[in-house]
Amino acid sequence: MYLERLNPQQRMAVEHGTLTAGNHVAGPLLVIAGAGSGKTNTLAHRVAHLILKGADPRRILLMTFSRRAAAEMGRRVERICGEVLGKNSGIMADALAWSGTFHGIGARLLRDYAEQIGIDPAFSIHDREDSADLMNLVRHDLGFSKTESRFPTKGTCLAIYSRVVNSETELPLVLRDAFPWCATWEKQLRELFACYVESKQSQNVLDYDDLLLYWAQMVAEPIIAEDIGSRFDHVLVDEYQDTNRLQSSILLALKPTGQGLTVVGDDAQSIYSFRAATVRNILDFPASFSPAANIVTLDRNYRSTQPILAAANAVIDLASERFTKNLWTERESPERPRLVTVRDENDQARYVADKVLDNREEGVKLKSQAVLFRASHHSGPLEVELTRRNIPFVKFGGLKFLDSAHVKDMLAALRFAQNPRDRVAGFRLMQILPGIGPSTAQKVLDHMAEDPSPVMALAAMPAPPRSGDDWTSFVSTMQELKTGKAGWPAEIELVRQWYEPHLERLHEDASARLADLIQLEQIAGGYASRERFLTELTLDPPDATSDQAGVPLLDEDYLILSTIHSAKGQEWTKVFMLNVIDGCIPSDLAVGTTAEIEEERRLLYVAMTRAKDSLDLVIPQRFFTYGQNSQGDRHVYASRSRFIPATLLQFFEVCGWPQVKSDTAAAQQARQVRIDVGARMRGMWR
DNA sequence: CATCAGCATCTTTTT
DNA sequence: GATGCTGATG
Repeated sequence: MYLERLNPQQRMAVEHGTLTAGNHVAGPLLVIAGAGSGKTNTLAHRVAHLILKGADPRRILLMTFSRRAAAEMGRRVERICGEVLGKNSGIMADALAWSGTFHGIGARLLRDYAEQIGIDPAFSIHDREDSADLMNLVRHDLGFSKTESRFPTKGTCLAIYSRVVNSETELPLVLRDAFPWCATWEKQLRELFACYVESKQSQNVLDYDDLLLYWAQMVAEPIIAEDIGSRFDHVLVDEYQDTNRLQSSILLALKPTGQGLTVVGDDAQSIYSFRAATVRNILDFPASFSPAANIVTLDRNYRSTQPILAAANAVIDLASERFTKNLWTERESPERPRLVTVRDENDQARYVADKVLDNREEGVKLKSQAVLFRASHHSGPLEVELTRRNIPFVKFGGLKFLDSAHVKDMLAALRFAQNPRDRVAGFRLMQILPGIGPSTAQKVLDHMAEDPSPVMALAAMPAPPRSGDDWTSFVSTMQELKTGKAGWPAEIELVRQWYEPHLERLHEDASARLADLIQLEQIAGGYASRERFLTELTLDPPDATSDQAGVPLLDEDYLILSTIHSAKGQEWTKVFMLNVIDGCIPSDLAVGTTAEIEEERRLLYVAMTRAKDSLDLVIPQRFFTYGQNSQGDRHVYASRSRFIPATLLQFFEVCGWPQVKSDTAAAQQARQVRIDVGARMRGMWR
């Protein structure tokens, strides 16, 4: 019986509210689940248990942090139900229909309720860069790009806007607390944001924040809130410590009494405050209801060995504020985590590559090993070393395939076809054509915007002076896409045929880029329609980049490289953490406030608690700084992260690499030899 | 008006 | 090393 596998706390969480007879829906439940305490498993068991007790899977709303997590949850639920129901569990496959991220679920609900809230259901979704581009267009229109002193950049403006929305805080407060250097621009920013919002609306475009904001606005209306809330008997939220106020508003509006509501999280693993996530959500959850929510704490760790856990606990113990208990485990091991000092980043790369191969020799698959780091570019030297040694790897986090210019061009074409009012897409697209720059593009877009049927207006326009044939083929491609005759995914091939000549004209390495476009076409084949493709790609971009083209085959073995943020919720047998030095963790960009430093500490904690059997924290003594050419030698002498002060060294095996060898006789002899190389060089010419 | 070269600035984590 | 802005040139 599946319940017997659980420990008493897990079982309490799973069975909460299901023990009484009848169709009684449980009251609110908060599960505080420490790292490695079987959180995912417990949540999956709870969902399965609800279903087996008669809940309708189509009426369960399950919100996770990423789509990957949602898929994993679905698989587990299915497996557990399968154990009980046997062959009949096939019906389960697609039944858990409402599982996904807040943003993904928001997008679906908004398309469903579009009519009632006065938006066009065919809205397009801007990703962060698109949003920044639109912000930039507005910023230019308002003349903020040439102010006397420098106006904040598009990215900063968007970050401020986003924080105001997600934290439900007034602009002046956000400026004071998070962007003090921009405080003098409050008036202009307000105007900018007002115009930004109007632009989005006139273009029928929603950004990430809108998916939550519109949803929150929608359920602020009690009748709609009641309607949506009643579609779901159970609402479960994972990683609750990383939700922001806007998300908790949505949740409370959906289930005001907390009936059927379960949230799971760990305040010690809150690492998304830069996205306005607040640990208050989880702390204030119980008291948001009356009677207050039940709390179940899972503090038994099943993942790590005791020495690893002891070190991680020691790190988080130094946090200025603690809420949960220390984790405990029964997994004894003589092996303490290592604190390895190496000379520089190159040695760090060699060390990791060596150890990874050693581990594989001992039978630990590459896939069971991971290298974690604070910032995406920290893995640079390691990637070089791995490539040199032919060790396959996949990297999570950081720059994505979708961010490359040529892929964005293709997507812009598809987006523009889908929604001709999308100025960011149109603006980008037209400037691909020779002889068309920003101002021509603006004019064309203005002209299109005035017309009720933009694509017709486009076709009717005279070709801009210097664009000639390229203009005609552009317009005819757009018209053809508009008709939708080609169908999906044939359309994307159409776009590629149009784009190829431009690709060759604009880029030296056209053939390498073409390979990416072919790959994009393959990805596109997996989606039902253009609209679905664009939406899902924006909300759930493929998050791994690898050294090989394409996603590696499932049976291939590869090493995992990941930012700590992207490693959330995962575990590996052997974990290496790069650059455990001050300046990297804590990042020197995040030492402004105590709160920021505390979050960096939690980051290290999250990284350490990913390890099952072995953990290596690597400390390069020399760390190259950025902003110099490739031959540059600007570096800093780094010191061990402040989160591991001397008092914690007892938890680690402290060592250096490479091991210092005593000099051999030959080496000593070699050191005695003196030659004048300069003289020999001169001698070559005389 | 488009395009390109040159110079300054900033550099994290992500739905 | 990318991005944003400026000024020269076609």
